[in-house]
Amino acid sequence: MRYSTYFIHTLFETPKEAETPSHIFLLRGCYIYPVAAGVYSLLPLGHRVAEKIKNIIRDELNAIAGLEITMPVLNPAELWKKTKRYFDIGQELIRFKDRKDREFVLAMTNEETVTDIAKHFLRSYRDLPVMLYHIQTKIRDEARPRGGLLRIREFFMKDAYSFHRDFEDLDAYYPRIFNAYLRIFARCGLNSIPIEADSGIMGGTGSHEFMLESPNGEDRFVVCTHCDYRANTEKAEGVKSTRDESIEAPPPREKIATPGVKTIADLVQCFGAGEADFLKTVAYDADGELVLAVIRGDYAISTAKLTNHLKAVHLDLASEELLAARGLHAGFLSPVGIKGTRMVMDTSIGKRDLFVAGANEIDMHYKNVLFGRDFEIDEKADIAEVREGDACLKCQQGSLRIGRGIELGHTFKLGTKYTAPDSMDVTYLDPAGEQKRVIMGCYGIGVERLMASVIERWHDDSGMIFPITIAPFQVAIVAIGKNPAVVDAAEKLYEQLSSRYEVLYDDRDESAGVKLKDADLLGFPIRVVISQKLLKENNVEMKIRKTGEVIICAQHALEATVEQIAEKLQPTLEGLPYMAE
RNA sequence: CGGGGCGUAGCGCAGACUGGUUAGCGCACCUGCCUUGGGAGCAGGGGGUCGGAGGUUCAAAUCCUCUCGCCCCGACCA
Repeated sequence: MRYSTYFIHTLFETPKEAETPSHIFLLRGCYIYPVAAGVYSLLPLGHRVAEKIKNIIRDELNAIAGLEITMPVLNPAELWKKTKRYFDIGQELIRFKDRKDREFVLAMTNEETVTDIAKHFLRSYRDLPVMLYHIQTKIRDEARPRGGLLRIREFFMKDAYSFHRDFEDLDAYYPRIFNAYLRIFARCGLNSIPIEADSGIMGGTGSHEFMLESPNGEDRFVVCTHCDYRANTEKAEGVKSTRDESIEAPPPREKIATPGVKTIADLVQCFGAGEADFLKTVAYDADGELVLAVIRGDYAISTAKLTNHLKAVHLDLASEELLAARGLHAGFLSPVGIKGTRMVMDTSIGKRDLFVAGANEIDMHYKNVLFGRDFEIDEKADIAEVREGDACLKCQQGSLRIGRGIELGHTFKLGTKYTAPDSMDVTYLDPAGEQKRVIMGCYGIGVERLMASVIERWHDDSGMIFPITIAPFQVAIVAIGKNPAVVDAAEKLYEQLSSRYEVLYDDRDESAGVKLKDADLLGFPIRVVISQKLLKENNVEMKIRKTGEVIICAQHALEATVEQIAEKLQPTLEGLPYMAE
């Protein structure tokens, strides 16, 4: 491809809306163009990268018997009502009516349509297992798009769905998709970290997120310093030390006036004690029901864990009205004396810990509150946010470090969420002629986010550094000067290399500086330079973008050298944290 | 949805506080000359409803009200 006839308009200055490296360079390099908040066009360079990523995904999924299909974005609302997602999902799901007043939604994933296909066609155990996937536009009205391509409202997602005879078969299949994911990210040049993810009802090893550790990521996960425990903070659990003070004769509960003292920080100041000496009670509105969550003062409540524990669809802080209806007051809440209200207690509270707690009366607290004596709660669960430095629950030896990362992909053992009788009701006949329920898994990867993540990982001050597997062009040729001999030689090299590689030949009448800077910005893995000086010795120069290494070689040896370098730049698939198949 | 910031040429900015010629600068773009190893030089040129609406005024990019858009932090995120 000749630069002069291609579509590249690089920017010297950074558009002010861009802050993260991938966003800055994608805009400056003319890979993308914004259309609206969180909506982008992919320009020729960006399009090429996206297509290459898609092809890697296809390659790996086809290798594990995945079958590519295409399902529509436009879905009848009826289908989404069957699975109840129509009601469970908030405003991210775009709903509208067609000209005949029929309700539609814009699919944000395709569980409904794919399960409908499964229900229609899969009848016998002989039809299972099967994995169907597609790479299709997804539309989500995100509350806050951010970071350029990192979180957008319309994007390509590869979503795959597998159907199985039973859980054993799903368990047997799962490592194949897990390992394919590791290979996909590795082939894109990324070292992904699989972490245990919040899997709602499934539990166990039912769900993994594949993270790229990055300061610009919006997810948090824990990593054990000692063992291989890695988990999303929404699920991660650390060891909690209950104090269990050995009090022979616990002092009696005592009421104390605490005017205006509402938060744990206020209490710490007022009582001159540590955060762990207080009982924190937070009131939630769980699908309309008032729930009190009780935790030790030095922990924060994880709304994700609490939501899962309660199996709630929507969880919000309780409104003043909801509290007032029970005669309760935020800031002075406690489980002491509460009856007829659902309460959940975190495992951080020990049987023998003395606490300061609210008195459920404005401006009043209790001292010396003891679980089992001053209040009772049957429902005990881990609802605490894990903390940096907490001991690892799995190995009991390491401590937990909290990392920030970008979620590249998600694998999920769905089970019967969509095939259940109260959902889409999908069954098959087993060899004995018995009707059995189909078991499902689903697996997703966001294409644009993956592209942006690669740049987050691979860039320097000058620009992007694409892995050779997904670079829009593997080789850039820069001719310096207009000397006919140089131009002639460059044309020849271009022709020669084009037969085996994707080459961008910078044939513009631009100064050397401009061309070299552009080649750096755009991130081509191998740069070939031809100039008068080099030509005199019958040489050409090659520079490896990733390492900065410069190689001068004889013109006739160019092709062989490029091949050598290209080979060296291939990512390795050895040593990934594969799951045993 | 809460908090903060910004809207003037394709991009980056000045002008606004203190209203007043024809709204300016750099980059990019077009023409010509010249130049070619790290974002050259000279000369000429095109491009603006100052985000939008309403108001104040003899006069509004500038002051007031409303509104729309974009970015960042947080909440939220099948």
